[in-house]
Amino acid sequence: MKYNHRIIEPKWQKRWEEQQIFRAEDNSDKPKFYALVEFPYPSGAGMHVGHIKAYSGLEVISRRRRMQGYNVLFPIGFDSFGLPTENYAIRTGVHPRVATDENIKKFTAQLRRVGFSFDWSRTVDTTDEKYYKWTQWIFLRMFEHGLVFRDKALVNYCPSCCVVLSNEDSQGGKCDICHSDVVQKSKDVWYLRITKYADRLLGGLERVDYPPNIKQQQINWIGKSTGAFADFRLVGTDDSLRIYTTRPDTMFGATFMVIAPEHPIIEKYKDRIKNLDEIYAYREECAKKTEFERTQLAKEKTGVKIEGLKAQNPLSGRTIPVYIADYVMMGYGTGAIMAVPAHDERDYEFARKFGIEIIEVIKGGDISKAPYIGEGEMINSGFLNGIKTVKEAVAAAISKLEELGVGCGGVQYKMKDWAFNRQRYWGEPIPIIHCNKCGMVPVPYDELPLVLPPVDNFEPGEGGESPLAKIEEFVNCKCPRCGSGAKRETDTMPQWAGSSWYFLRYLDPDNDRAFADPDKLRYWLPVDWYNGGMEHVTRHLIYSRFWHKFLYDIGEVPCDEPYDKRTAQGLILGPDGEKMSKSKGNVVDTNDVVEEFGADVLRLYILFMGDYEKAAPWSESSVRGCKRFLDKVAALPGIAKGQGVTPALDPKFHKTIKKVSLDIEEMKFNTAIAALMTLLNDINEHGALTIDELKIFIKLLCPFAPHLTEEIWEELGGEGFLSLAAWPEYDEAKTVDEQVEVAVQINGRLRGTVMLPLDCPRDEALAIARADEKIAPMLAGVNIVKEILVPNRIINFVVK
RNA sequence: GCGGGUAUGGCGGAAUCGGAAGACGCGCCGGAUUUAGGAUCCGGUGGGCAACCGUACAGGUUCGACCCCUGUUACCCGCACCA
Repeated sequence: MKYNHRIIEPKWQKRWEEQQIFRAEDNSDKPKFYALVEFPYPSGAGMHVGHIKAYSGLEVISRRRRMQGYNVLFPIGFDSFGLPTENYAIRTGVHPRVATDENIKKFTAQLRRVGFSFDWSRTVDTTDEKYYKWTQWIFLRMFEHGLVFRDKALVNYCPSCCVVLSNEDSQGGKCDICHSDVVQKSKDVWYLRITKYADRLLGGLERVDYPPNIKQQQINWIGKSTGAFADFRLVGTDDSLRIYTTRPDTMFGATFMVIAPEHPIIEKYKDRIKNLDEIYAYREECAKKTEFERTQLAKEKTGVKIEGLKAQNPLSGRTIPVYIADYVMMGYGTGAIMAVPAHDERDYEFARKFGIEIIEVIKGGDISKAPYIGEGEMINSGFLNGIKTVKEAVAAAISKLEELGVGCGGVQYKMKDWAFNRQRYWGEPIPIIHCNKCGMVPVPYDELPLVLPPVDNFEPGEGGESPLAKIEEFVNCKCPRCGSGAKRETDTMPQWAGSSWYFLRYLDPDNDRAFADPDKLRYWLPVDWYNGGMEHVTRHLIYSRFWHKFLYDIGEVPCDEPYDKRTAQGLILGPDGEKMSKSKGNVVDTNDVVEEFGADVLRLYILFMGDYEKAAPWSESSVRGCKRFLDKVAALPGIAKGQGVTPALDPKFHKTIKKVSLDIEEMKFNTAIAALMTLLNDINEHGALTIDELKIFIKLLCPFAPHLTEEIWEELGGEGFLSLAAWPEYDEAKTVDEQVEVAVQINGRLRGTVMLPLDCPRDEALAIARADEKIAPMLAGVNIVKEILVPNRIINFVVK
């Protein structure tokens, strides 16, 4: 067969599209399978091979599922709101809407050229007002249920992008988009109360099939710790300072307290503080530091003693000094700690530097040299003395605190509420109206979508105001509640909003009465298999689980967890082994590969290059190897004749069907393809195969190389589309050989091999091995101490 | 620092349960074909002349270890003064 990918690939793409063969049915007797891939951000740079890898895994699985008789939903869409497009607009003056439409067109063309079996009738675009109407709708439902609040807060602010960032977007003190240093700034911030769902986001992980590393990352991100709150009375006042600790058992060893530089107690008692100037100076110094410097560079403990404030330890009754120091963060716990230098490294370091007393309360270490963190008998601790385990001592301390009414057991999370606004144009407008009389009033549901007004200038305002604030006709409005003059919120939602629920919209993308029809939600949910990148494991994945759980709580979706199973593909590195990036010039463009080698080769190589879940460098010569393989496949019809099976090849076919079937399920695509290559080599060695066998071969290859295999199928006179033909079955009995080659070892060293019938009885097998012409001389005159037989595998003689 | 992971030929990577290490592909070497190059086809390819030696390093368990145990090193990812 003549194999010209430039002709056959467009031919089959056109036929699939005309016949709509990858369209999912909303009601079907077949079992359903919902495969989800992370929809792309349509950037101006176009698609690189990494995108293709991200979709290829579930592409193969979806194609196999269809051949297995499933009703498969494999949708695609575009996550189009976001900064790169807006920055492009600022630079060039091209409206984000125009740029987005162009980029979507470009991405669509590229995806179609690769021949993905997406259901193109369900495409969504998060920037389409018919889509973001429902993003706003969900936001308002959250508002209604008290999950949205506004607060003045110190926020992560990127001075370059002029935008407020969530903790997730400013990891390491760098802006996730432009990588400049993030500074702290006081701003009005919209929050989503994700912390209310912290425990359920944690608990839900036990019921889903995610790889352990993904679960661990989410667990770390949520960061639950259990401990206790305790109130330390401020001497000479009726007030007390509340602390959080995971080690209430060590409270008798607390010899000082530390509060965060921003702690409000300073302002409250500034009249009592004698060294206020010193403290203000310290606080200012801290504010200048970025979060990054504060956490990474400031290894040396710094701080100032607050003269004039003393606190009383609620259990020991001891009066202790209070320090201000930046090793305590306002954002975690209560912003105040009790310091137990004998049993905490940071407190130990601080106490040493400031000459504060260190009291040992757990036996087992040498506190003159280092803090002791381990278990041991409690000492110097009043009613706790003699207790030998941390667990018991913690419980005893907490019940005492509760009895005295000065504390209680409690939990803390590292996860913070989700800062949900950006001072940017290219996002969903937050549908809230500020009225002087009524306060924050939601835009009525029947006025949704609240459409982004057209603007000419996309530059953020001074101090990071949204460009929307400059548009009077947008800002000025009537309060929906009292009718008086009011102002619209001008901030927009963050990029993560639209992607938090897109998998629901695929189920009913054109619905204008609901985000999706309940029957369709019931039919398709949950997502059976979700694949995406590791970089989205702590952000998008947690956010979307949170939204889904909320929708479940208000009865809008039928299940609590959106994704049954999650996997993550590894990166494709550049040919130089480095992460692909424009600046390094090592980006491989999909169009170039499709043009030169064809979509089938591209798809095949991407899955053959290595473990799907691991990173691997691109190699053009290896791409050629895949091309060679498909060329050889294209030649098979030339040697195929007759029907039925070829006895010499039949067991190999059964083995290959089994291996390919099982490997695909485990995403071991590389070994599945290797098995097909091996089978091809066997066929060519034999020199012939039957038409029936060739049909099996191309069915197995179809999910990987659908265009070529469809072409061969047509040439063979196959009925309908190969893409919808039945997946081959194998006979387990035929996957095992009747004769097996068994290795013979002497003292664990390979000395020869013997051919044995399958499951040969022990005595017979050993006798044959002993009599083997190579083995027999080596056993002559030695003493056989032990004979080991692993059936069908190995024989080992232990001799002396 | 804490948590997770990885380490196998010149390269990407294989190896159900502890049972013949290096499947498959690339590259390389030799040959055929070709005016030549490319492409294609055939053969070879962990190291060593050999006995043997080889899965990051040092030990251990075992008839037998890439696989299990102890220790070490290097690299990658995530979190990071989380009280």
